[in-house]
Amino acid sequence: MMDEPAVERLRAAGLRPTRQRVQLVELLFSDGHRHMTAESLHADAGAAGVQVSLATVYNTLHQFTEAGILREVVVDASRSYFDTNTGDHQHFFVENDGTLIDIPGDEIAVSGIPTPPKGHAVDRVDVVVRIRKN
Amino acid sequence: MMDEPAVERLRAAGLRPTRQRVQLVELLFSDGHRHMTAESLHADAGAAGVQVSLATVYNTLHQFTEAGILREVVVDASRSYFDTNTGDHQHFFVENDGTLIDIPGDEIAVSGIPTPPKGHAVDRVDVVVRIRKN
DNA sequence: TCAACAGATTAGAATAGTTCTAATCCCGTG
DNA sequence: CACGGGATTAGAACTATTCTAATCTGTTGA
Repeated sequence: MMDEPAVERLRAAGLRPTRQRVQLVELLFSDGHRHMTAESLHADAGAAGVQVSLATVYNTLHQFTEAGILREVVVDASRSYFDTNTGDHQHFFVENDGTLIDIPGDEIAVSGIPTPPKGHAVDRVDVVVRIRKN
Repeated sequence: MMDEPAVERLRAAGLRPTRQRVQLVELLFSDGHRHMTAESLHADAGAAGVQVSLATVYNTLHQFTEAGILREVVVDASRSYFDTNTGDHQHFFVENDGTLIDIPGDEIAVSGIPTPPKGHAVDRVDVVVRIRKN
């Protein structure tokens, strides 16, 4: 009756706890927050002995994002990043090596956002501080 | 001796004023600021009777960005946007239709950006206010 | 328990946006 | 005005992502 946490989390998100999803949740949420791309997660999964296809990694990333247990971070036009931290925060993006670093939401603040055009509502405010190694 | 403005602008940017580049500059900078993708610019050029290949549009967008007369805006993981406004400003991004709207730089402000990790310098701070039609 | 079905997974094909290649073209110098 | 090197081009190639259609697996209900 008492499911393990990964299964719980999937059930709570309305997702059927399949082997692949359970293992990906364990990989993603067992040790602090992570940033990843589909490719990097697929590689990490393989390295951790989790057998899952790239297609499923893509499906899962989108389902998790949809379900609110992951957040997509748009910083690079050439690929999608995901973040296990779905709370209020922003990012440094190291342009040299494509790395993300969290900025806590209580440190950074955006003021003076104009009222959106009539009939539009603000969905989210993203701040990306682009930095580079020198 | 007195070149037309488009040619001037290209010379100033250190770019050889070829037919395609001159015509693209005229299209881009003759009537207020514009937001575009490579595909949309290629289509607009065609509609304006400017004969230019898609490859050249891509080359030109990158060269102009490099030269500082265009700015790239990263809002969508699936394609690149460019903006003729290179001054200090931010954007609304209408998620429904992939449209950009400028937010003047003197209206919006970001405070509390932490010091970047040692050996890194801030390149730019981008704010994207994601909105959706309701 | 287990049959059966809906949903999930998969390999590989397909697609979209972008970059590359190598041939041709054309701007600016002499 | 010839020439050389950068610019342009069509189309191939590439990369990240999505789609397809076949197979598999959780879950439900008898």
